[in-house]
Amino acid sequence: MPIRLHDSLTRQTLELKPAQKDGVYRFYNCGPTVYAPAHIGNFRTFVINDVIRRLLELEFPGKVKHVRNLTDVDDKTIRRAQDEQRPLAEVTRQWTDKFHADCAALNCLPPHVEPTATGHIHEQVDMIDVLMKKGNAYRAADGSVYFKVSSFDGYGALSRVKERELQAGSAMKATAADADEKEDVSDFALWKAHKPDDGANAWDSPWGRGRPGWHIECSAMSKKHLGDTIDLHTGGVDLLFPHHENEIAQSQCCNGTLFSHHWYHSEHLLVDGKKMSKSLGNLYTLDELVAKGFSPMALRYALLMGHPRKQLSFSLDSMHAAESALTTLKNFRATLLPGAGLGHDAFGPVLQALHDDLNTPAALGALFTIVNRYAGEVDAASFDRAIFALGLDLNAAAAPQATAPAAVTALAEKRWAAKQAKDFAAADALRKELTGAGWSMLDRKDGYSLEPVKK
RNA sequence: GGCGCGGUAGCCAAGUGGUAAGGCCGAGCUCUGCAAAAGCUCUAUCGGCGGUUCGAUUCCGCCCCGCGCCUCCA
Repeated sequence: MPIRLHDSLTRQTLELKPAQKDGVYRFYNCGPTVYAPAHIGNFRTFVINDVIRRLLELEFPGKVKHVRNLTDVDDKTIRRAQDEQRPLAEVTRQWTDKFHADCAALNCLPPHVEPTATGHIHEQVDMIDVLMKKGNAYRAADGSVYFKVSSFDGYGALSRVKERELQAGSAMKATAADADEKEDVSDFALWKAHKPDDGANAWDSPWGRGRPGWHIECSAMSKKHLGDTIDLHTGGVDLLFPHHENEIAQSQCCNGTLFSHHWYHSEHLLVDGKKMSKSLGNLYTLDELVAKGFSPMALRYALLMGHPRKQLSFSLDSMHAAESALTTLKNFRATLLPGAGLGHDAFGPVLQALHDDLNTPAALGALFTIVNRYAGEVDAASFDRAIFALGLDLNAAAAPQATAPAAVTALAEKRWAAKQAKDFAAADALRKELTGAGWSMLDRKDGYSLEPVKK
């Protein structure tokens, strides 16, 4: 069953298939900047890309090459390192580790290659060198190298911002730090000359000490690990311009060939109706949600509740909804027998929805429709395949078990004894006391468990 | 100002030219000493006004409201 996905460049829904003869599907996904914990908006993009990865794995087994970079040198990482008076590599290592831990908790498959910008300085310099020689770049007075946007006819095709109006309302442009150095405000840095604020974070180049600009890293790493032309390039919508537009310009001018066959951008996660930002104070991290008692898997589910190409409203209600939905799925899974089944792929509609432009909410809808209809009668394999594609780990679904304080445990013991003695009045009174203390007592035939009262 | 997206039940959210998936919450019921779990049932006419059409939530126009991007933010 073909996977169809919207393409940002042509605005059409195109089938995903490897373009090259070796049959390998080349997939590049713009990764995080490692200077702080990624927030859940970042993870929306990474979870969505993980579903793409999973669909590709199912469709082209063993023939998928997924590359996702780590931006480990830029203004933010350097500033963080300088502020903390630590080596850049140490700071980025710390946040890389944290990113990996969060991704694992969200059940995201690791990319096959995870290149870093600092690990590819040479490749970036080489590309810039070619661009200089071809006349697509120039060295400014300050020692920085800029890409000459006017040298690339195709500029603006992706973002459809053909000619930037440089006259009216360009107050922002004038404030750009390097505005005076560039020949044109649209030009962007390929190599940034070293500045005192950068500290020790600089590399040698034919144009003097400095560091690579942001965009060139993806062009260079994509070229090195996937070749001049890739099948799919993805990221959040905010990367559409200028990041991806600039990547296209660099790569195509350098390599002389098409950069990517397919572009895909996922939309923003909204909190309180707005894009998450520090200034608005509406930013969540995975750790913060876990601290509130939610499971990472509930976040993954919540992030899949909306169509990837539409803004999604997130709230703690979403987390509650996701947690409950996961519990239902987990209980349902327990009722399935390996041998049972209707002799067909009952959960096929789930995959169908995902193959139809990654319609995750429709997929979840189909999942529950089938769960409700076929309770217990379907083949576990069909269910598991759908769950795999969505990347839900039902075993990890339960929130971490909280440990009840000794006083609560003692109350629970008393109540259990009262119940065994059929002193129901006492048992009910003790249950109330436990509830007052913030704990729910769940009875089973052979015992009980305690969990925090759900809010 | 330029480019783009969206307004569907209390909340989240699919979808289709022929009278609206699903999840959560809520209500009622069954079961169970109680609670939980499980099961059953119930809850919308799709921002507003026009137009096209036999028929529009779905197509077109206008209006209102909201959101995103516009040089380094997923």
